[in-house]
Amino acid sequence: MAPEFQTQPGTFDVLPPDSQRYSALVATFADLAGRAGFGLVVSPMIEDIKVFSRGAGAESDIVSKEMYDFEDKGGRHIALRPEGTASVARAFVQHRPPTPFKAWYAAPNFRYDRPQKGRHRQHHQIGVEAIGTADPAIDVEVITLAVELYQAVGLQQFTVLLNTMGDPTCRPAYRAALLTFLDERAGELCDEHATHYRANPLRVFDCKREACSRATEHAPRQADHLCEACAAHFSAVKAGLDAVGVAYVLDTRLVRGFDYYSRTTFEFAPTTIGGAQSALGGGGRYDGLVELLGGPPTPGIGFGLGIERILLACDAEGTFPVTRPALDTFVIDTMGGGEALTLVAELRRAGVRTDRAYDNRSWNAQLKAALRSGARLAVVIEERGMSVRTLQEKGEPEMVDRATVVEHVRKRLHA
RNA sequence: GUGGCUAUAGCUCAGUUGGUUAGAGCGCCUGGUUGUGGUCCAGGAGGUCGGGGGUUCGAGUCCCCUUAGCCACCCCA
Repeated sequence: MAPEFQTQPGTFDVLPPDSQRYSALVATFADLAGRAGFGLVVSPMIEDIKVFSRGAGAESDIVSKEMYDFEDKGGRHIALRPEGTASVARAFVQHRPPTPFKAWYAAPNFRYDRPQKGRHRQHHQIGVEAIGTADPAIDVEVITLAVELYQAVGLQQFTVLLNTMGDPTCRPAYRAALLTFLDERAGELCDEHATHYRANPLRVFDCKREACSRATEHAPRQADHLCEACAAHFSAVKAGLDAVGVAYVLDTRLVRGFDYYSRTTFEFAPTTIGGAQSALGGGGRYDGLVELLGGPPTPGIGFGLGIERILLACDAEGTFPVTRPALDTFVIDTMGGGEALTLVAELRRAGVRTDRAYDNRSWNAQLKAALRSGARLAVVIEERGMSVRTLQEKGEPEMVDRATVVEHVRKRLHA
């Protein structure tokens, strides 16, 4: 009974009509990003695994346990893309386009993780990367773009969380201060972090266990230990967001999962109650990544937004419903279907959205299909001739000539 | 990687302390309808009850294993 072949764990099919929301969401994002000067980048789903491991950091969960990787027939160590930024940064290094390089993408990402609500092994992200400028104005622009996308699909209940992670000038000193603080309180951390916090002390801020939250409540924060340049940058970003009217909440505990982040970091959190895996998207500045991947020192910033997460949030808010693209006409042919074959082609060439029934089915069956299709008009081919009639409400059939039926239909549709 | 719950028709689900030939609604197909409006009526197709093993005279039902799904932890989008 269960089919022999089914989707792999953590993967899924999206069928009509639900798939309409996917295409509509991407189209909306393409429009907004294009309006802001971002161009589409299409990059491979596979890369040398080091493209991802070098930037994200060996300590990150994604690299240490969630990568889909394999050796190809040429002996190359390949990984399926777990996140979008590294691929675009690699493309930047490879092609060296003029800066600022403003790119958007919509692509699948793969992470070998245990599936649950809002988390799949193949999920889809839309995102942007802006590489080649450290101007805080681009930080503002990028964050604003994400907010505009959410608003465009009708989301209201979300918060922009904002933080800064400093840069190589000020982070070492801060890191040392944090370690000193944690050393004194190691016993108060949760079991996992009590022994592992030294590897990446910032991760304790990410821990949601009560013990870690309490122990780090008064821990030193990066935002209070910024060098002059980072402080100025952060101030400019905040002022810019204020100026364009984007509301945000400072969250000094906000730490992002990849090592390559620096300075501005942000996350979009829904305020509707939902599953635990609900972050709508996140991103930040990664001023060292391009250099790590072999390019010149180049600043960059971007975000990734989870398509599935956005749609879940839309469900929670009752917005962005599935819409069926309405058909204009439905052709019913009870004379064998030969006439329908050519008429359908003519109507479609004339720009009329047209469907039909197949298999020479009964009048009733074809009429039912026509009604279900949502088409406005039916074109009926039967022994007594050809007629056009309304489908949405009752109306008298109007006899038409085969030669003029297309023109007739177009007039009716535009009336 | 860890834990909890679940698995019966395409979908949503019933199925009694283990007992005859497996049930409903929806959907689908045909007919009523050489016909005309989503209604209604009648009929039909569709199941090795996720898979394997065990207990039993007898298992959809009880036990074990396995696979998958959902939810949660960890972490992330």
